[in-house]
Amino acid sequence: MDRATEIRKTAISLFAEQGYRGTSMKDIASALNMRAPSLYNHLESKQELLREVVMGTITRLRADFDAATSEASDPVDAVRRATAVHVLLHARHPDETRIGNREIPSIDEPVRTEYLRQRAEYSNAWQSLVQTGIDAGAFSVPSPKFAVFAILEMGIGVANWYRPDGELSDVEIGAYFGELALQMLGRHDEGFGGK
Amino acid sequence: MDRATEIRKTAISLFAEQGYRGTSMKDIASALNMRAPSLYNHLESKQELLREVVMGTITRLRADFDAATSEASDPVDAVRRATAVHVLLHARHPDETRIGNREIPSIDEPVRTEYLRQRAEYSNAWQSLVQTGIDAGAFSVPSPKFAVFAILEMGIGVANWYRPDGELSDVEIGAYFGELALQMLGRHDEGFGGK
DNA sequence: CCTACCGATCGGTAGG
DNA sequence: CCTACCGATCGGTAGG
Repeated sequence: MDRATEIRKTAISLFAEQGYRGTSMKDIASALNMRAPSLYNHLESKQELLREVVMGTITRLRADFDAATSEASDPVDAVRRATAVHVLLHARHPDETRIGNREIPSIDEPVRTEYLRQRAEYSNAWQSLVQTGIDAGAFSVPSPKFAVFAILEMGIGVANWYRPDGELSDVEIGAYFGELALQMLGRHDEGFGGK
Repeated sequence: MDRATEIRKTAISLFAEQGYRGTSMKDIASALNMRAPSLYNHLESKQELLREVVMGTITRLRADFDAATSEASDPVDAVRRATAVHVLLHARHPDETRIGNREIPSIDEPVRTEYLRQRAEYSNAWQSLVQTGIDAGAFSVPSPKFAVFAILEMGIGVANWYRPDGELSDVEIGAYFGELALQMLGRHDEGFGGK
């Protein structure tokens, strides 16, 4: 692993643990037995490190969603797969996703606005997916908008409590939460979008 | 409203918007047309403001839980009520709850450890409540521990999207999420804890 | 409630 | 990759 990558890994770990503003360039350098000014041979600014983390994570989340839903055979399957990849990203990259959720005020403009726009697009894609399922008669839910918020937030929360040595693996939690999501959407019996 | 209260309200609003470390004492003072040193006539330190917010919020959350569950007639009713008060606190105090969830790294020791201990106790009380329901035959759930995490996190998330002018009121969302929680726990039909 | 001020720390640059 | 250093900002104190 080259130095630039080591620096980024260390920064992500420290930002997640101490917060972006609670982590100094000296902290990052010390963890690598370097001096702070030497870091600048590998990066432009501290803010660049944050930007790479948050934009990389939202890009990955949206790509995973698109891949998962395009493989699906029907809305029920699509929700199951989308929930699973949403949960998996948060279980496997808890530091990155926590930074993306907690450090919004630390992102400088214009990146912050762009980041929030991408998050809104992700949320909108979920709303559309569920609406498609409702139109197809696959779901029955009093408030689809709030049900989607609930599904997304419960998946985001996985980053706060998932432990690799816990009783369920990340894949099992993804599958389990997929079923919970379908319950919350009032999935009709067979799950083939027909009824 | 006296000055000390105004300062605390302003601080909560700014901490939620800009982060604790992204908010200077000068920012708080400027919002009140004061100079930063004058704030110290009404408080001991910036950290005191953070401590009051996070400890006050977790204390309130635990008290609401205790009140809600002690009024309940059976485990199903208890979960419904506990979910409602959990959601209500997050909908009505989004700034305070967001600070409590995002600013953990900014809380100085020994308060941070005490705060995390109280959060763990709240989570444990929820686990016990659900276990009581399982023992009484009221719920059927493959992984009660993860179902409780999911319920709590979906309620915490309400602070991130609830708007008072939205299509459902806070009380309606509390009731709705209470039903979602019972679905997630596999509530048996009549909900009287018997079967 | 103010002005004047302090020591500490910060992100980042110069120059080698 | 280092030392030396810069201007800016921070939380907080002194003294009135």
